[in-house]
Amino acid sequence: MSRPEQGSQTQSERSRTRREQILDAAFHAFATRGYRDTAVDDIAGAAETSKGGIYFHFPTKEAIFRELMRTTADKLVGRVERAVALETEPIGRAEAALHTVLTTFAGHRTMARLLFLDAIGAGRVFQAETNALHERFSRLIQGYLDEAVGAGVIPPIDTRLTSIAWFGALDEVVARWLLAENAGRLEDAYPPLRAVLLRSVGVPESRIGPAPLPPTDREFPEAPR
Amino acid sequence: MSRPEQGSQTQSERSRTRREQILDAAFHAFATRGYRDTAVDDIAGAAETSKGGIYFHFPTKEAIFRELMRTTADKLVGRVERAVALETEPIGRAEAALHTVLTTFAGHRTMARLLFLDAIGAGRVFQAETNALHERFSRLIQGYLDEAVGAGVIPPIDTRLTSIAWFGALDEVVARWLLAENAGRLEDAYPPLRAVLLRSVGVPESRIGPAPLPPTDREFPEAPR
DNA sequence: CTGAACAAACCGACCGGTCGGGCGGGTGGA
DNA sequence: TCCACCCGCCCGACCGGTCGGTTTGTTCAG
Repeated sequence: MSRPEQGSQTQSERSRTRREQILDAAFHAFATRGYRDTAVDDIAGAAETSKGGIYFHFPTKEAIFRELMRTTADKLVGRVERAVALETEPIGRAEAALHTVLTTFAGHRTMARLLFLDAIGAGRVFQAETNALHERFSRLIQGYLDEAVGAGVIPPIDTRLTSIAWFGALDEVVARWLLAENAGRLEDAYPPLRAVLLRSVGVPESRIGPAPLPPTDREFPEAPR
Repeated sequence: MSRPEQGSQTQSERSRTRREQILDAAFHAFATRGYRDTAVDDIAGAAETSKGGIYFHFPTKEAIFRELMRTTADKLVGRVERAVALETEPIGRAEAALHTVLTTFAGHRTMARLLFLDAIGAGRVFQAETNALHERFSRLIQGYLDEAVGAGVIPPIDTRLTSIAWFGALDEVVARWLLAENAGRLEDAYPPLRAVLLRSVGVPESRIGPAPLPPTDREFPEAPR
């Protein structure tokens, strides 16, 4: 009898397992130390393999990073689109998208770090990759905004620039949360952020609802002066 | 007698000159290639001196970067505060601040790159420095928003989160402009961005004005699909 | 002649990627 | 059933290059 844990694996299974070990280790390493401050040897160590082993499965360090960015973004976009599909009315869709992103990140800080913060450390590699990511999300948002404009729920506006602004706002809120050591709960940022964004596109105050919360002040972490 | 260009300089004058040559060269290099992709030798070459010369004036590469970030941010904040001081009414102040940032960056792309984009390449160094920068601008904005709330021109809102969102939106718009190779004029982003931001804090539509522009569509560069 | 202001060679650490080799399990032939 | 061979998978030493920072020597103004 072979050991039940990983003994009963055909070679190709073992290979796939190993590949994902590497991906996991790289994901964590990139998310915590950034791309450039992560040596391939670090990943190898964390994945309990060796540099040679890594270079058997991946052609280059950059390839690992790219694959991670892609699949991670796919996961998030998938979540968002699934949540959005449950809503019918345009504004509700936007709300769902926003809420999904915030709650997902709240539960997966590392994912947030990789997607929204790994700017730090990657050189030109990151430039292109991140640009594509921002573009992708921006377009996603723009789609919902266009939909809302088309449905007449909000006035005609410059949806291109507005979607950029929305993404920027979201990105910054997440980034601040990531960088604040005494971070509160990211979900708490949803009500006020939702209000600000909806207002920004002319959603009537009645639709937004009453004072988002008793203005408790500082539902967001204080900054270190 | 002595060469007119730089011969008639006392030693300390020469030193200051050299120091600024280095700063200039570093500024340009950091802004174009990023922090980590800029070698000290590169700066030395551009400043027409040598590495030894640089390390006489600065203790470390990081120190150069820090000084540049600080002084550059100071310049921008100074401009903004001067422009804001000319306005009396809170909303006008916010408009002035926004407009100043956009026009300044429009004329000084390098400055924009250093402040808003040099994320790319700096490691932990940048982390702290950039965080401080974002915090600084965010606080600046929050001040104006609080002022507006106090004056009763806009409803009471979460000014902390709103200021973060505002800065994020601004940052993203500038970043996209910087990364777009076929970039249009950054100033063109002012009218729609102004409208979005003002609306987002509940400024009445009448104060914002009529359709920001004949919706010309794409006053912002199209993205490379 | 003395010390500020450099120049240039140098050092040591790091790091991405390569390469020759080893191991172990699947496979085919007897 | 058994054994020899092969190949996918992996290891780790090594290479070439880069780069921040240091050291040593030189120049020139005061």
